[in-house]
Amino acid sequence: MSKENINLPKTAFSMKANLPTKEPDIIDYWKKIELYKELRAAKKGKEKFVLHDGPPYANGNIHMGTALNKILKDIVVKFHQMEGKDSVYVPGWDCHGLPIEWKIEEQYKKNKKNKNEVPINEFRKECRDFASKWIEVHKEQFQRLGVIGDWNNYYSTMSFDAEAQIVRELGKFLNEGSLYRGYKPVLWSTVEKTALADAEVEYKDHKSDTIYTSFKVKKSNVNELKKSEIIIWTTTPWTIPANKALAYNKSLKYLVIKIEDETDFKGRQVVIAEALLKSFLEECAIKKYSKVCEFVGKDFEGTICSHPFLKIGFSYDIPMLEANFVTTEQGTGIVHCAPSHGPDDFNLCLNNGIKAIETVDGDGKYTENIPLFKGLHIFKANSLIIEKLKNEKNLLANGELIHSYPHSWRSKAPLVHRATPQWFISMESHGLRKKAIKAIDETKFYPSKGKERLKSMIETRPDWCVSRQRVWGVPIPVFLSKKTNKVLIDEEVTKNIANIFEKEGADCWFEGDTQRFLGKKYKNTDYEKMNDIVEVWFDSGSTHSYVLEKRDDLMWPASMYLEGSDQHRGWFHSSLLESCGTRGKAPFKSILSHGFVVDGKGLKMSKSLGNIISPEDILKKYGADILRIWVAASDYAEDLRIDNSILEQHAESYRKIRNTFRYILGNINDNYEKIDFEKLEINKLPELEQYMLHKLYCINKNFNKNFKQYDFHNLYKELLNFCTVDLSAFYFDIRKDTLYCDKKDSEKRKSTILFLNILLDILLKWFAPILSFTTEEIYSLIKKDEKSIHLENFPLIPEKWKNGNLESKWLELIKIREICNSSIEIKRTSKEIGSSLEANLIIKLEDRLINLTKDVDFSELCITSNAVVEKNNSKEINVETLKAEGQKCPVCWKVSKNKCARPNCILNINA
RNA sequence: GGGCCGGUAGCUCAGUUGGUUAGAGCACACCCUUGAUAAGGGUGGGGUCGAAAGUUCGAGUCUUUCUCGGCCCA
Repeated sequence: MSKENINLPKTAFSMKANLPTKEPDIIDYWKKIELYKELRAAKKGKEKFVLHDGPPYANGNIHMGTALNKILKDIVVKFHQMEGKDSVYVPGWDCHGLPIEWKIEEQYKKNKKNKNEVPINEFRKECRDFASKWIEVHKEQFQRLGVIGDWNNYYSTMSFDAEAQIVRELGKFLNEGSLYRGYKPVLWSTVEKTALADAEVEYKDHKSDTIYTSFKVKKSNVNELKKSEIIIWTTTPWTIPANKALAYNKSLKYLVIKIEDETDFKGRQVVIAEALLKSFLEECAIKKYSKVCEFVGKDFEGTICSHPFLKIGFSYDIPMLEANFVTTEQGTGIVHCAPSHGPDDFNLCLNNGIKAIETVDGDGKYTENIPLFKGLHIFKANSLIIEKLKNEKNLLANGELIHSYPHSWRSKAPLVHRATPQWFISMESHGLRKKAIKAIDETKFYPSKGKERLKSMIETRPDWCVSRQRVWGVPIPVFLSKKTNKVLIDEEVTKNIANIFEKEGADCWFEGDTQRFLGKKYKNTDYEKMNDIVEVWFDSGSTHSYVLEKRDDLMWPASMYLEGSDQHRGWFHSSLLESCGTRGKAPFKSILSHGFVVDGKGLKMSKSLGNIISPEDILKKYGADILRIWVAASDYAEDLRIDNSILEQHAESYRKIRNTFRYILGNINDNYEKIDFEKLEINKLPELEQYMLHKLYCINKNFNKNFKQYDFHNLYKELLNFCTVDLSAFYFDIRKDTLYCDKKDSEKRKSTILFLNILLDILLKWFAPILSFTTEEIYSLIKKDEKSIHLENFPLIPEKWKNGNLESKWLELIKIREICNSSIEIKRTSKEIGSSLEANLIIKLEDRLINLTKDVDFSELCITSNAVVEKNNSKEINVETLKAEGQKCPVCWKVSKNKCARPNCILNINA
C-alpha cells in the first residue's frame, strides 16, 4: 500500500545488456542515418584531426591485435570529434604482396595448375579478387567493433590511382638519383625464387654441415706464413666455390702450429687464432702438434692465399683482408668470404675492389661462373664439396651443427644470401637518413619511448631495397638501355607510365606494346623493360601521398599514425623514409604505438600454447562494448593481457556502469531535461548537489588532462571509480530517501532530479567514445529528436562549479561518515541491528568540526534514523551507535518514537 | 646471440625529485538490505613491489648481476 505513495524508479532501460544481440541493431541504425556523413556535416569547417589508418593486410580474419588497433583508433577519433574537431577516419587496406600470391599459388597446386602456364595478368586478377574479398570481410568485422569511418570510400594500395601514385613516388627517387641498381646479396628463397623482406624471414633451428678447410698461403710478409695454411670454419660448405677472400681481425693473436698426427695433414703448418686453438684441436681430433710461432693479426697484411680447389681449376688469388666482424666466438679466427653470399663479405670485398658476381641462380643452382659445379643445386652441393676437399687433402674435419638460421615465413624453407641485381634507395646520397632523423625529432610520440626506438633503427639501417622478383605488386617503372645497360631517367616517361596506370591499372605493364610507356622520344627496341615489382612497404609507405594528399577530406601531414609497436620497423618506418625522401618531412605529426596482445600470463598467443582468444568469440559472448572497455582500461604502452577472467572482470565493471545509468534513468523516469550549465543557480541547490557539481568539475579536469596525453586507462579508471565510489555508494545511496519519499514538488527532490539530469548528460558524453553502443542505446531512449550521441561534444563545465572550500568540508564529512559506518557495522555484526535505518548515531566531534558541520544532517548522510552531534574534548572522532527505538515509518522506513518529520508521510496523513 | 622495453595484491592500474605502517577499484570472505533486486550498501582479509647483491641514515624508486616475458634485429 505504501508503494503507491513513493516514487520508485521506472525505466525502459533494461538491467541486462544483451550486447551481442543489441549491438548489431545499433550498427544498422548508424548505417541508416549515415552517421559518418552526419559527423562530417556536424563539424564542417572545424579544425581537422586526421588519424591516418595504417592499412591491414587484406588476408584472413581479424585477430585480437587487429581488433585492439581498430578500437584504439576509434576511441582516439571519437575523443577528438567530441572535443569539437572534424575528426576524419578513412580506413584502408594493404593488398599487394607475397602472402596473397602464395594463397593463389596454393590453390593452383590443389587444382594441379601450373603457375608458369597461366598468363601473368590472369594470376594478378586472382590476387586482386582475393584481396577484394577479404576487404569486404574485414569491413564487416571492423564495423562490428563499433568503429566509425568512411567505409564506403575506403582506400586500398591496389586501386588504380594508388598504383599510379606509387609509380610517381618511386619516380621521384629515380629522377633525383637516389634510386639505384645495385648488386647485393639479399636473403633469397630458392623455393619461392624471390628476395625476401626482413619481415618475411623467420629464424628457427636448422641443421648445417660444418667444415674445417685449409687455404695454402701463396705470398706473405711473414716468413713462417709462407710455409703455412690458413684454416677456416664454415657452416655453409656450398659457398666455398664462391670464396674470394679471407678475413682476419688485426688485433687478435694467431698461432702457427705443426700437425704431427698420421693424417693428410701430417707435417703441415696451419694458422689459427690462439683463443680458438683448444676447440679447433678437439673438433679436428688433433692429438700431436707443435707450436711454431705466434704473431698478431695485423701481420697478415699483404698475405695472399690460394683456393683449396686450386688444382681443379680454382686458380685465382685469395687475398687476406682485415675486418672487425671477425671474432673468437666460433671457428678459427679467420673467416672465409664469399661476397655473393653474405652482407659482411660483400661489403668487405667491395671496399677492396672485389666485386660480387652471380654465382647462384634464382633456383639455387650454381651458374657458369662456378667451374665444376655448374647446374648443381646448392642444397645438394655440401656432400660433393666435402668429398672434393677430402680428395684434395684440404679437409681437416667435418660435422653438423644445429643453430638459429633464417627461413622463409611462407614456405619454411631455409634461405641463403645471394647476390642479385636489386633496386635500392640510398640512405645517404641525398641525405635521407639525416632528414628522417630530423623529422623524428619534430614528431610527438605516445608513449615517448617510441621516439628513441624509431630513431635508433633509422640511424643504423642500410639502404632500402625496394625491388621484389614477384608478380603481385606495382611494377618498378624502369627501362634499361640495351646498349649502355644504363637506367633511363626521364621524368616524362615516369609521368607517362603513371598516367597509363591511373586509367588501366598496373596490369598493363605486363602485356601489350611497351612503346606507349616510352612515348615518342625513345624506341622500345633500344630499351629493356624491368619486370621487378615494388616491395609492399613502399606501397603502404606511400599511402600519405595517394590518400592524405589526394583527398579533400584529409590533410597532409596526418595528425596521427597509430599502430602496434612492431610498426616502428614497418609502416612508421617506411612512411617516414618515403615521405622524407620525397617531401623532406614526416607524413605525421604524432605517433601512438601500442603493445601486443598476450594471454593472461603475459605469454604471446600461439596455436601450440592453445591460448588464442578471438575477437569473434568475445563479441558473441560479451559484445563489443566489453572489448572496448578492455582496450580503454589496459595500458597500451605495455603489452595488453587478455583472458576470460580479465574479460569477466571488465564485464563486471560494465554492469556497474550500466546500473549507474539505470539508476539515473529510473529516477527521472526516462524524462531527460537538458540543463543549461551556465544558467544554473548553484547557490539554490543543497550543499550535497553543490559538492557533486564540484566533483564533476574535478573529474572533468582530469578527464581532459588524461585525454590530452592519450592516457585512456587512467581516464577510464577515474570514470569507473566515480560511478562506484562517488555515485553508487555515496550520492545515490544518500539521495534514495529524497527521490523515493519526498513529494515530487519538494525543492530538495527537484534539485536532485536537476542534478541527475546534469549527471546523465555529462556521463553519457564522457563514456561515449568508449561505450559507443551503450551510450547510443541510452541516448536514443532519452532524445527522440536527436540522431546520435556521437554527434555531441564533450561537456563544457563552468569554472563556477569549482568549490574548494566545499571540497575540504566534505572530505571531513566523508571521513566522519566512514567512522559512522564502522560503528554501525559493529552493531550489525552483533545482530543488534540490520539496516542502517535501525540505527541512531551519537557523533562526538571537536569544536572545529562541530562548527564546520553545524548545518549538516548526519542522519541523512549516514542513512540512519537519527544522529546527534556532541562535543568531544579530544581531537578524535568518536561515534556511538544505538538501536533506534519506536515505529518504522512505512514510507521512509525511518524508526522513531515521534511522528515522522516528513510532511507527506503516511503517519502524518493518517494522523 | 644482440638491442630496446617491461615484471607493484587473484585481476586492471596508481605510486611525484629515494623519506612514515606501499594505494585505488574490481574479485574474494563475512554481514546487511529486498523500494537500483540476476541489483544495492557495509566491514574485512590479502603484497618479502620478479630474485640477489650494492650505494645510502633510508630503496618499489638509484647501480650491477641474474631470471621471466614481450617487441625488434642477427
